[in-house]
Amino acid sequence: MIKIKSTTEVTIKDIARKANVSYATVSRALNNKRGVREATRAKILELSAEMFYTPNAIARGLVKKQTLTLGLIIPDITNPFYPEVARGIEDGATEGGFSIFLCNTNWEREKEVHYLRLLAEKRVDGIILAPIDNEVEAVESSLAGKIPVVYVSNAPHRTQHSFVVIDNVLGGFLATEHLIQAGHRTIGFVGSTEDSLTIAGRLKGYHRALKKHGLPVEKKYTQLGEFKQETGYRIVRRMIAERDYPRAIFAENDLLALGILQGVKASGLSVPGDVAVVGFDDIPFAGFPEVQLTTINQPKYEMGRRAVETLLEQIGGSAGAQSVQIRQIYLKPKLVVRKSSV
Amino acid sequence: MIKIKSTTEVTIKDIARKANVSYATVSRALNNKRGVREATRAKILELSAEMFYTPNAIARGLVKKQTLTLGLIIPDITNPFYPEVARGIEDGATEGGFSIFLCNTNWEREKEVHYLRLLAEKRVDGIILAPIDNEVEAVESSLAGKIPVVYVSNAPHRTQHSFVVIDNVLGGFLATEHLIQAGHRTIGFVGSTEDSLTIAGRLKGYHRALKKHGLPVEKKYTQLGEFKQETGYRIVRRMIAERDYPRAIFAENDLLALGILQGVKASGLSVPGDVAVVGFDDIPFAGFPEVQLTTINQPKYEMGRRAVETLLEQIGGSAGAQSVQIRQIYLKPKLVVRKSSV
DNA sequence: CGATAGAATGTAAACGTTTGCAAATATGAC
DNA sequence: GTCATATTTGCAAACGTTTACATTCTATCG
Repeated sequence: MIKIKSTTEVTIKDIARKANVSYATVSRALNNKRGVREATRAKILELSAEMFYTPNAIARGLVKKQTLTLGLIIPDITNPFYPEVARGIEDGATEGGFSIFLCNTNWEREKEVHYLRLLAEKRVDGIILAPIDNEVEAVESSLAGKIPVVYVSNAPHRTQHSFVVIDNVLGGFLATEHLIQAGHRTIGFVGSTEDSLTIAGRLKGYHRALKKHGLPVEKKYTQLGEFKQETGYRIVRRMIAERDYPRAIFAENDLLALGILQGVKASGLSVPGDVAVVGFDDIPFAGFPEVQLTTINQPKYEMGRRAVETLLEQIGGSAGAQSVQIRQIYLKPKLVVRKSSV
Repeated sequence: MIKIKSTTEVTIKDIARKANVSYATVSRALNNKRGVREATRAKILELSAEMFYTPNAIARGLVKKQTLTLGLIIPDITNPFYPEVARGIEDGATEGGFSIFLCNTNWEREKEVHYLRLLAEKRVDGIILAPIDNEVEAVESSLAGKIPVVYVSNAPHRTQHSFVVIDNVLGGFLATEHLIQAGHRTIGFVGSTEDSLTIAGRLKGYHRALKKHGLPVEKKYTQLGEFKQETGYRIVRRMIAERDYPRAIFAENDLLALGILQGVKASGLSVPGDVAVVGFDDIPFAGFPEVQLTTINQPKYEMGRRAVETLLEQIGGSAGAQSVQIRQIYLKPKLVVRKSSV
């Protein structure tokens, strides 16, 4: 009686049988290990093509304790900031032979924690994390040093892990100084919320520039709201309506800046004639002919790439004996001058 | 002499040892299988928490031949069309307990094929594919019916697989009829290239609307170029310069439409006064106050969700005995009227 | 021709689970 | 207390690889 396997996948053993060798030899041949006769190797390769053999990465992962897989946790791929970062990460990962799991936390803490656990179960070799805020004790404890992590875009204060972020202080400084050099003496700051991960640095840069050029910090010209376009619109309209507004505004991010542009125009004033505006991030639409927003560019793609590179280095390092090198990288922001400021 | 495992992960066996049961029992307890005494289960759960046990999904995948993982292959997450689709897919997958691998082909054929093989090796349970064009013999053969696939956004002609796409003919029809009803008699079409996956349907809808309302199809008003903004700009500027241009234009997609908007304005004419414009896709910036492009909305998020749902159904089905149900879904496009057309 | 080094191949254990089947134990009816 | 039955547990194989070690082959040298 002949035994028929129903819909089983073709394995290394099947090849071995046809080739009249042990399956260890097949494994060696397929992985280009030395110590297998050229004739044997050729035959095995031929057979494996012929039989449509597809290596089983799961089985391999089990014994090698390496999955060649990374996790990417971001708040929301739909937010125009992240696709480029993700792209840089994917490109870098692919070059290094890694695949990536995409996880959207939707800015929810539980999801962040959930995904960390999930990725740990899937035995990813490393994680790139764009955290939703500073509260990471749950996060950091949840991975408990078992698996390498690199923060990207934002990093919690005094973390022990590597990260790749933008130099927010410098960015804020550049934006503000640009407005000063354009001749403005009253410069406002419009931000999202106090616990935003980016506000502190950008505000600090703003203050620093004012101080350097001997301008006063006017409390009334620093206004916060939420992280959305509407906030910018609302704040600037109110200021203008109250007839006490700065002639230039540095916004914490491009979305707020866009709201400001609209608010100024809706109030019957012009940009940059009556109010100059500078944003932060340089998300894609900032450069559109209809928008032309002066802003601080974040090298998003590069940020992603550097993050994977750092992570892969970490992974490679943790395999060897030498201790892992922590890297905390601040990328340089660049001022991009468009029509909204000059 | 005591044997010390160095940095081995804690496994089901370790728990079994501490709990004084066989590891089969631990497995059953952790998976909430019936047939384990409540006291035993409680003890095991407690121990596993205490020891920071993390189930190994790789090992599980090997025996269950199920990874709870899907592959998502798209051209470029950086293209504003895809993030929403991807988000819909991720949300749906997560709800179903699946994770997704993100793969960007960068519009390159070899990468598409490469990723298909890779995903097969990783033993994903299914694949969602936004193909770069119609040439899919390589693709379809490469997976050879081994693993369920659902096309999203675009599907090759006469494929045997399931897909979720937009009804391009209807979309083209709606766009064109809208312009006709706004009173226009000369309506042009600006498209990308002939082998674009979407052009045929949209052009057909355009023709259909013209015919229905008794308008002639003027060859000279149908112009093609490439899939980028500049094309729209260039084409419309030339037409206007030659003093022979339609009073309304339906563009194959929003990027072209945006170029057209700019071209019209750069020529000293106004939108929609001199030339009305309708796009297709409704990518995020189309709705911005500065743009206000009338366009045909594709339900991108829903498209993603329907695609995963279809895929998961397929996966579930292929496990059971009943034959798999192929679904070929055309989503309804919606006209979104903004300032560029009325 | 025999010894020997090196290359090629084979053997078997290991990776961490799940699961069919057998064994043991508990439960209940009489 | 005995038996029958149901529940709980254990045993061992299986999933498809990689790899340390043992064995066999081949070629080279004296």
